[in-house]
Amino acid sequence: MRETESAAEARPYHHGDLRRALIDAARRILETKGPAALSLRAVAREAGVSPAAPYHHFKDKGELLDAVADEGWRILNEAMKAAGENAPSPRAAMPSLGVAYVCFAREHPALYRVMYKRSRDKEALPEHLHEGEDSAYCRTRDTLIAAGADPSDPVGLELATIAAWCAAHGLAEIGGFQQFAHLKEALGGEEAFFRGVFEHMGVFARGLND
Amino acid sequence: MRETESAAEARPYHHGDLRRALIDAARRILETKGPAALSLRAVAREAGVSPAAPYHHFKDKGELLDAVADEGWRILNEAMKAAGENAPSPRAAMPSLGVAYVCFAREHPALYRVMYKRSRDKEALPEHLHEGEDSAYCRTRDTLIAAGADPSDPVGLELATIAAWCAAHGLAEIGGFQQFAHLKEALGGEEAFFRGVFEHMGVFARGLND
DNA sequence: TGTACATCAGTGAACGCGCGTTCACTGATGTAC
DNA sequence: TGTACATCAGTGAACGCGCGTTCACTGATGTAC
Repeated sequence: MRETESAAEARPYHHGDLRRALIDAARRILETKGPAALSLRAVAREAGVSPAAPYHHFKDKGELLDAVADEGWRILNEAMKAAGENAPSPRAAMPSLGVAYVCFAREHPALYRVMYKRSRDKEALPEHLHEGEDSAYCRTRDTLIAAGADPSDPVGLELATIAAWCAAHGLAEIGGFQQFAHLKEALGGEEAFFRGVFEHMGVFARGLND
Repeated sequence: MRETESAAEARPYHHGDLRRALIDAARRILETKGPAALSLRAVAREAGVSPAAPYHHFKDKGELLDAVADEGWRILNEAMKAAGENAPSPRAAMPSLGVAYVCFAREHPALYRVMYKRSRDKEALPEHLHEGEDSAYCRTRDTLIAAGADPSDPVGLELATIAAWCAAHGLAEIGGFQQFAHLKEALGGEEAFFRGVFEHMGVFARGLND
């Protein structure tokens, strides 16, 4: 077990980069045991360090969780950026962004839960997610414009961006329910299912069939 | 404090309906202190009963949480039913359903979190929510048809129903973020904001502006 | 280049806490005769 | 109608647990002279 973080050689008294190691340990715990197991003590244990050590790098447990969540948001941001750039056309970019979002959440369910829990507890999204040119929010909005949304209607644009975010978050949390397993099979995989849901978002809002 | 559940007169040794009282106590704790405070001991305390008493009515803490969550789903179901029946037209029913859903979640945020947490932990929605004529899921689907969705495309119909559910859940969890406060003000209230988001769901999916 | 010393980043034991659950118990209720 | 007794629904003390955090400490590092 201890070999995981530093291949067998005896760790020196000073760690080198314990802050980094703690965040990694936290993510490892999330992947293997889920959010309920993510205690400060467990993180210290996983990093092979005493329970008091983390306090030299984080004010308290909350600050560690924030660091973990923040890393999650950055990874998600990267994934969405790549999805947008690789999309074959501006119109295809929107669903691709959504699918990238949902796939991230489904691949890292525990991390995703921590990210959202921290945000909800603060009742605010991380600022770097919502502001700045390179933020996921702005990228979503710009993609909407590139796909044909009216850039002269700022409120409508913002509502549509939020709508997209809601759809992605909703699907991220709901998409794993057993009740939908048959649909994934029928459509040939999770990703196709996600894409299908996104493509039908318009149906219920307008009460129209395509 | 103790007066809350039975106005001052000394409670008899046998409670009468402790099961009911425990669920009510749990909901009171959720409303006032949030999900983090919802321990079995706290519920017993709030109901004015010893920590062991709940075990005569629930196998363990999980079973109590399930009962609380179940009550939440039933209330939500009623709210959506009422919203559907009161809608002025079939086309207006869909957004009304969505708004009713989101308003419920925003009025009972802690209860809503417990409901979803239990579902996610089981990776399944409650059956009575998804099956049966009077279930919220079926009502949503039927409302879609009434609003003009093609009833001869069962997969598309199901995808659209799921899309609606995702949108509602997403907005329920995201709608409270501070970042959107200015929009609520601009649109004249939370409900108008919710409606606006729902109405723009189609925009991002199709990459079109209305 | 060598040494005194301040600073930094760890240790490990301990704190108090609230939790879920179990246990032997007891008071109240209801039923059989 | 009265009584013995089984059953039910509570009590309250105790269990072991893991948690977040603090504390006095110590080993390692780096800097001033």
